[in-house]
Amino acid sequence: MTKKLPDTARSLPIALMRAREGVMIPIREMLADTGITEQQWRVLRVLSEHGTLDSKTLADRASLLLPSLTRIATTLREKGLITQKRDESDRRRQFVTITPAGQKIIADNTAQATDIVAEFQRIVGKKDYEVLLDLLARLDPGARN
Amino acid sequence: MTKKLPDTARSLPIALMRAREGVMIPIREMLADTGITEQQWRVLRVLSEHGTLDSKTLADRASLLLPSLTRIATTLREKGLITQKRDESDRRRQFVTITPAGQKIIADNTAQATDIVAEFQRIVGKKDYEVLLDLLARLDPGARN
DNA sequence: CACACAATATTAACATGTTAATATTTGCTA
DNA sequence: TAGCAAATATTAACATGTTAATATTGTGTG
Repeated sequence: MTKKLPDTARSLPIALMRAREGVMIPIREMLADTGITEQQWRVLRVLSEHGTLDSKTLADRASLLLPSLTRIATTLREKGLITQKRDESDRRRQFVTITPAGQKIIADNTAQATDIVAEFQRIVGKKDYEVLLDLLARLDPGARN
Repeated sequence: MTKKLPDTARSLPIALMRAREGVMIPIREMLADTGITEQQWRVLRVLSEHGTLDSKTLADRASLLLPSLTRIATTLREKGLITQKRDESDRRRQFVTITPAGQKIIADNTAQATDIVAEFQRIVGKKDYEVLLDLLARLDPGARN
């Protein structure tokens, strides 16, 4: 009895990818004007939420692997949007801080980002939106109950 | 009245990404032994489902952009897993066909892939699994009702 | 038929994802 | 205390994502 794989149209990984694709379209549109990428935006957002963070925690909160963060941090530093500083009490670690210029990018786009979120809540329905977030959390090994 | 963005933990794009991440871990584990990537696997799966396809349709079904497919097709051709042929009636188009070696990779891994899918259905719950797929479809502009 | 325009595919350039290898610094322990 | 394992971060190598530019072929219209 050979079980078959679901049609790609009904495949969970593909459905997740396509949904994310759909969600990212308006967000990328918004970011195009700022000259920063989706990942750079995430790093700045996390920093504006939590203040100074060490690289590892920052990578975790922004859902980035450390090698990616290393490159992104270099770019953001060159753009003057973050600063980096070694932890003198544990010289393996590095602290990252957002600059005023970085804060400004977040501030200038928060309203539009909020609108985009609201629009997706409307599309899915406010209640189902929460259901969706809960179901998604069940698939996240880092959040699994 | 300044509305705030949701915490990254409650952000839809990030939740989608982390969920996908969680789902892909066992799949990548499976693919590691075959020596092909997640995207290459998707291309082979679509081809084994639909037979010969032109590049554009194939890219669409595998949720890949054409530039990515171009590179992936080159790799798969070099590995002997697909063949390519120009459409003689419309020389702009190209047909892609899976080879027996390609079919074998799908066949050899279908059972394990099916098990992985079943495990996620179990984690989410069979009923909620369907709910999840429907909610995700609402976010996919290519499937939006 | 000439020409503008659309469709298909590739190439280019840059950023990121992913895994493995390599420092560097700490911490623990024999 | 010497030495080995763990933690943090970077580098390397390859594959893919993303957008723009280019090449080629097909289609329609004046």
